Amino acid sequence: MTTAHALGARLRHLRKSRKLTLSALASLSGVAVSTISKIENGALSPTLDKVLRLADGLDLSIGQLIGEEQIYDHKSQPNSRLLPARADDGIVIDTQNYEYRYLCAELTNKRMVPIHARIKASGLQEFGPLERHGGEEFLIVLDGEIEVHTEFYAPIRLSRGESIYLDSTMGHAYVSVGNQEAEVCCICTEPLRVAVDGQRDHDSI
Amino acid sequence: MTTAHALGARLRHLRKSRKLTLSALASLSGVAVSTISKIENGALSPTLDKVLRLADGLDLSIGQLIGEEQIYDHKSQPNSRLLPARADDGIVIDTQNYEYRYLCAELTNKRMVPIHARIKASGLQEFGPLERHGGEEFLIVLDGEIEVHTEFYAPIRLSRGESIYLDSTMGHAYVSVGNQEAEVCCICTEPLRVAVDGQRDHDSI
DNA sequence: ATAAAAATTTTCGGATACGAAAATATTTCC
DNA sequence: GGAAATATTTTCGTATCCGAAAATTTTTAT
Repeated sequence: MTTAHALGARLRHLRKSRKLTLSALASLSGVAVSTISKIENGALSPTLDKVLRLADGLDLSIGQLIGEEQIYDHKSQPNSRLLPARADDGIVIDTQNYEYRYLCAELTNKRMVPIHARIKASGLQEFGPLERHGGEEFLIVLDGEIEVHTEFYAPIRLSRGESIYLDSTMGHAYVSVGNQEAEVCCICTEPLRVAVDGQRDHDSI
Repeated sequence: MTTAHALGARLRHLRKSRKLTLSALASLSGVAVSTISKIENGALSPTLDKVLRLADGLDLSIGQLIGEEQIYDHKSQPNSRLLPARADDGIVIDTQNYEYRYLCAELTNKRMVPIHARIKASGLQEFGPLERHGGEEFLIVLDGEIEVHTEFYAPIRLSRGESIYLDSTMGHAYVSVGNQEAEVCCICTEPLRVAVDGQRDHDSI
């Protein structure tokens, strides 16, 4: 089993963070006050029916209520329906290996995180240890030529127009070939971990 | 409520599609045969505890068992950990408006669908009705200049290196500007709707 | 077609979830 | 601080979930 069910504590937290009383949640969900109280105190293991009603009342999916599934802000739709990224839009982040530019950053709640990057490092020793993070990523070379180093595969060379898809939890590094800096566009699926009330969670990335 | 719980039917389908007998699932999940039988026949509304055990036995999240959440093949990890797309890899699909090339198509279970496209249409009337589908998409112009037409916004021009992020459920069309064909890379988050047993569903895209 | 085996449903007693109302605890307001 | 109001927990009777074993249905094998 995934979690050693702390459903009680979880439910109480979700209810309180919304400033709901037991009776308020009771009328929202159609579950009796006494029953909710017992569930929160772990005094009983509820039927699916009640859990679904509670999830519904809290406007969550059952996975979110149980804690198996991330809770995103809303119905996970982008905040606006569209946003173009112009030539030099976006915040530039400069690191040892890359010069990042997050594209369409003003658009929140995206399911993908597009990034424009210039690849500075040109050797693996210059790069340092491989990077790894959650999700998956797709990268396409816009200019120059790069070499993709990963934890489990031999290095792969990609030139302009070529692309690669990889599991980001595997260690990976992009370095440019030759002394010309390469330009790439990388799209990540990143678990954003935004809490219910809009504030970031403690253990967020 | 989302679904008018057909959990019974759903559970039976999931069990049968895995060629499990009641007792097989019983030993996988730790729920009694008789209980599973009753749940499948809608003769009782199970406790959360039992539902979680069944989900666990079937190797699904509760949302997936209940039917609130899409079921992907496995733990939604790409089938291989990495796949590069070379210059002319991939199946080409030719339509009125675009010439598609699905990138890294051999890699299944991806959370993103990267596509290379040449934009043929150069006017909205030539394009026809706007397209719409599930999810979101990010597009970057690799060559040429395009115009993005959407249901709710004024047309937007993008030239080489510029990009756009949009909600794919909104009607949209990409047309090239001038008579030069434009080249773009588009990444979609597409609900792939792959059924449990690996076969595509009827209503898949 | 018939018997044996396997799978599913039903039965039934014990365990437990559920809700209304009572009892207790906490907060609010003077 | 104390009374009233509000919120939570406990009590207790009823309804229902649950599992072992029995009864039934379906499948397999000859």
